[in-house]
Amino acid sequence: PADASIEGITLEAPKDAAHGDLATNAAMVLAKPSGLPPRDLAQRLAPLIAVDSNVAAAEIAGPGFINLTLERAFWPRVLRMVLEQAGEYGRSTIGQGRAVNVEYVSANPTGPMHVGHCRGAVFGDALANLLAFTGHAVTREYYVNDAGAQVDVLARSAYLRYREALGEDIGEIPEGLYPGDYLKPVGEALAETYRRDLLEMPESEWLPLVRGIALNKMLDLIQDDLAALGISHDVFFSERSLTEGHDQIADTIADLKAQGLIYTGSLPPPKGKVDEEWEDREQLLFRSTEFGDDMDRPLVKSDGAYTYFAADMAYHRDKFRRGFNDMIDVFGADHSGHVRRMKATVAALTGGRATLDVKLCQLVRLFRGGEPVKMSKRAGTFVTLREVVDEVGAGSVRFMMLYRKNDAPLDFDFAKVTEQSRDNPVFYVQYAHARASSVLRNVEGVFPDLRSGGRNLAEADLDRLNDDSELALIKRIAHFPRIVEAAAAAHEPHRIAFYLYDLAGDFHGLWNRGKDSPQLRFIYDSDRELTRARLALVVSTQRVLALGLGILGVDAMQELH
RNA sequence: GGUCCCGUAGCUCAAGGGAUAGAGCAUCUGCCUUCUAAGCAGAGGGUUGUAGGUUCGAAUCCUACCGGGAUCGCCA
Repeated sequence: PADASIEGITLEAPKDAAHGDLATNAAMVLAKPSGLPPRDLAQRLAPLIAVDSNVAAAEIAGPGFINLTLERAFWPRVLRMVLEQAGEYGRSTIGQGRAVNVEYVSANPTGPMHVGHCRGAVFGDALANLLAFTGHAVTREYYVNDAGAQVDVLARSAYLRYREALGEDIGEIPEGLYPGDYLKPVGEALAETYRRDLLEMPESEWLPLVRGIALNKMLDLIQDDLAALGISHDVFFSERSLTEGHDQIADTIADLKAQGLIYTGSLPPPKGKVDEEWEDREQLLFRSTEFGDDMDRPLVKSDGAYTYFAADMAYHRDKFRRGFNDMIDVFGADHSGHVRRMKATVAALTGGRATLDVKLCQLVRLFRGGEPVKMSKRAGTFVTLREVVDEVGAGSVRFMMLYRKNDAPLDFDFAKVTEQSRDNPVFYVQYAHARASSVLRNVEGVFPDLRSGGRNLAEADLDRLNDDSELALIKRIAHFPRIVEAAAAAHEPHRIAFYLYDLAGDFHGLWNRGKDSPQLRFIYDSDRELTRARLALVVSTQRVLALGLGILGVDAMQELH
């Protein structure tokens, strides 16, 4: 019927290759509106689809699927495209240049990054890469929590190190201050800049000075750690800047008040948990329950200062005012309670014109040869991000952090990620890329003129790639653009990692077939043209591996050692 | 007690509402011993936590339970 909706109709590659190259559910979806049984409708649709010159067969199967088999001649064109588009293959314009703000890491600037920050950092960065690759105008942002009590603690800790640097014996670091050695250089820098001047001042005077310097030093430290992972942000947004000069938090509250979403009241104590300290108190509240939150949220603390949440509201309002209609926050799982209220905030402050997706990264558990690595902040035995990167390399860390859905917990084993076997996906994928490079190196001894690769390979007689394993590999390569778009749309970079593992598997499989059947080897010394066609396949595979690894931020190696 | 996340093969995990739920490891059976080092081919293994519901069709969406984790005004 002319007015039937096409919503829900898909055309996609079936999981099972026996169901053809593409399949559509159109007949099943349209059965009801057309008043025909699905298979009958399929009978009428299939011949219409088969008219397309790329379609070799349109068959009806199962409950009413129409399975399409493409002409064999279609597949070589995929390789030609990969070779001609080079680094552009798989790039998409679905983002249409929309400005997307990805906020990730945002670790408190009170010390070096520890391993717990690692997953969110890598996830956010890869997601940003993925969105950039699909035509979004991405801004990578770090929210610097430089306004809370923890940065005053940082300043006091640094002040102690300053006194130490001036020769004083400070003894044990008192409970409640940061004990780490990383503050010693800050103390020394303070001593160099201020000599003994700070000793003469009351805390109210030295604290802002020390805080500013300590904060900058800590941010330097964090940026170094991130750089070791290949991460750099475009914007470091200061929480403190929200109230310096002009009070944006007050503006935000005023906005919401105008909508009747702010009131003064008291919250019920948590149920099921006895809290002796609880006292009933009137406070300024945001009516987040209007948006599905289970409790309204306080904006002002008992000492009169804004809550962290109030600042975060103003921060998201600021993002929207900077032109971001799409925002993504990457949080650790311990911030899950924050999600509802932030979504409520964005909905209220933007009148529903902006989207906020919050990606929660679950915990990473560290292992060494199957044994859990014990960590304790108090004992100072927690593992820093830098230690992990130094031990196994940035590429391995990144790949492993992405070889899992963000909302599932992840086990990271130091021994496993350096193992050279199929069981280690990082190695398996990188080895495929290195193997492709080795083919190109080796061809030089047989057909020196084929070494150059690239464009002239696109002119090879690609129809000669007609072994099933070769075709399977070409089809996998053909899927790449769709995988990229789906991963971007779902904000799920792990799909790229899994795809690369499958692609590497196909490539290794084809390679191994050359063991039993020498005529299937990439370099076939009695047939130059066949070798040329196969090099086109090898180079295409290598390109797609490199593109995918590029999105994940993992180096593609020419050889492994 | 409330809220959020998770529950899929012995283990670790995949799977845009699609067809017979897939990989790796482990197990079992063959093969390979340098031809392209970091092996190969094949097999077995499942009531997708339980019970309902929505749908032509559910691991996927909804409801209620069970189990594990996170979190619960003034920390960030």
